[in-house]
Amino acid sequence: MPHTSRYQSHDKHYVAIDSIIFGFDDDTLKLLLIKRKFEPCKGCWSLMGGFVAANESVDEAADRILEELTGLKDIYLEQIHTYGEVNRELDARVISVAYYALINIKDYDEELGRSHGAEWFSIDEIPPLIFDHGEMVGKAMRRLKRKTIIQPIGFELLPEKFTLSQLQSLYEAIHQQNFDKRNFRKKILSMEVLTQLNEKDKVSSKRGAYLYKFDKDKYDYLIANGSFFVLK
Amino acid sequence: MPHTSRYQSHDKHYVAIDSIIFGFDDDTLKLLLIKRKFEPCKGCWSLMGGFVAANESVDEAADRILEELTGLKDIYLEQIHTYGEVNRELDARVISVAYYALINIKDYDEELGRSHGAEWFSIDEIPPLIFDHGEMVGKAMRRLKRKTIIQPIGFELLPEKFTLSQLQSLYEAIHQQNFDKRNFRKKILSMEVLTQLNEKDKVSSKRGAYLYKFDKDKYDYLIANGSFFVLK
DNA sequence: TCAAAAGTGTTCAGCGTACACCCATGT
DNA sequence: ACATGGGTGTACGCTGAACACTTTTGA
Repeated sequence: MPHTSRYQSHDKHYVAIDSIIFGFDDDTLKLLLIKRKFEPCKGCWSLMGGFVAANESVDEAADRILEELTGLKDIYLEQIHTYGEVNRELDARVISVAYYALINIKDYDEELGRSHGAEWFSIDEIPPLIFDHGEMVGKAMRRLKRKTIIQPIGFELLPEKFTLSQLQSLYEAIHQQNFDKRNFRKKILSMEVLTQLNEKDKVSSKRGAYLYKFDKDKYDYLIANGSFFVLK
Repeated sequence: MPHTSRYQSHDKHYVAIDSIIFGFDDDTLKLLLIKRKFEPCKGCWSLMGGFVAANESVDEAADRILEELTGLKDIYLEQIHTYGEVNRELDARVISVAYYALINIKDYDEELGRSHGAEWFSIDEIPPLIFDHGEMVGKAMRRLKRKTIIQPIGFELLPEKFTLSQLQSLYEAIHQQNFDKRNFRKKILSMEVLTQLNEKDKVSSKRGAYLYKFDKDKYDYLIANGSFFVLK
C-alpha cells in the first residue's frame, strides 16, 4: 500500500484562528471585538476569526486575519492555545487556534474595523462572548500578565516614543493594580532597555516628561545572553 | 444562503497529536520515543502521535493516543503548542498539536510500548528526531522547567510515596543542575503540600528515609486561594 | 500663585544562597 | 568499625516594598 494512504483513513477538520487583540488608550487596556453579522448568533460579540487555508501555515493565517481586520502588518502575535472540543461551535466541528496580538491603537485602521463591525471595549467592560471566546480572553490576559513580568513585551501597545508615566499606566492597566512610581522607574530603568531621548512630551503635563524609546537591539542582546527581566 | 455554507467554502486539514512523554528513572529524566515502522522516514525516531478523529475533542485524542502507547489513563497531560507549517510533514499537510505527559515509569506497560517500537531515552541522549519533533521536545523541556518552578507538578513522575532525596533528584534532572540539600528541603517543606508518612524507605540507605506523599487537596486549596510556589 | 504631573533616595524585612557536621544502620 | 545516605541551622547579601517631598511650568 502506498504510504500516503495512511493519511486517507483519517478525518479532516476545519481549523480556525481566533485573535485576542489588545490595544491601549486613555490609560485603559482594550480589546477589539466584532459584532457578528451572520448566523449562528448574529449580533453576538465575538473575537475576530477566520479559517486556515490549505496554502498557508497557521501562523500566516493569524497574520492575514489580523491584517484583514486592522490593516496592520508585522504585529506582535503569539499563539496561546488550541481549543478542540467537538461542539465548541454550533454548526460545524471547528478546531480553533487562539492568538493574542498587541497593537498600537493609533495605527489601527478605524475605517476598516468599522466595516467589520469592530469596536474597542475596555478590558473590564467586556460583554458576554460567543462560544468559548470568553475563556480565550481569560487565558490571553493571564498570559499577557505573565509575559510582561518576565519580558518587556508590552511596548508594542505604546507609540514608538513614550514617557515613563505612560509605560507605568500601561503596566497598571495590564496588571490591574497600581505600582509605586519610584520603584517602577527604578526597576524599568535598571533593565537597561530604554533609551532616553532629548525630547519632552508636553501634552500631559506643563513641565514635560522625557520621552523614551525601547531599544530592541539591546533587548535582543540581553535575551541572547540569558538575561531575564522580572518586574514586580 | 443557509449559514452552514459559510463553512463549506473553507479547507479542511488533518489534525494530529504529538506527545512528549516524560518519565523518571535511575535519577534521570527520560523521554519515550518510537521507531517509525512506516514511511516516510521509516526507522527514524519520532514522538508518539496520532490523528484527531471527528468524534473526539483534541484533548480526548491526546488521552486516547497516550493510552494506546502506554496503557495509562488519567495521566497529567498538558497542551504545549500547535505546529502549523504547511510542509512540516512530508507527504501531507498535517497540523499538529503537541502535548507533554508526565508518567511514572513503573506503571508503564512495557509490553505494549515494545509492540509500538517504543524506547526510553535519557534526556541528554535524545537521537535526531523526525520533522519538527526536536523543536517540540525543546519547548516541552522549557515548559516543564518553568512549570516545576511555580507549581509542584513534577510529582506525577514519581511513585505515590517518595523520599525527599528522590524528589530532589527529580528536580535536579529536570533543571539539569544541582540544588543544595538543606535549601531544597526547606523550600519544598515550606510549601506545605507534602505529608510525611510513618514509613521509611530502606532501599537506598541503611538508615532509611521518611516517605512523603503529595497532598493534592492541600495543593488545590492553596492554588484556589491564590498562593503560588516558587522554587529556586 | 497655584495646580498638576515629573522626578528623585532611603530604610527595612524577607528570601535565596552558601556552607559543614552529626545520625542511624546494615554490612 | 566504617561506609553510606539521611537529616539539620545560621549568617549574609540582595531585592522587593513602603514611603514624601521638591521641581517645573502653563494657566
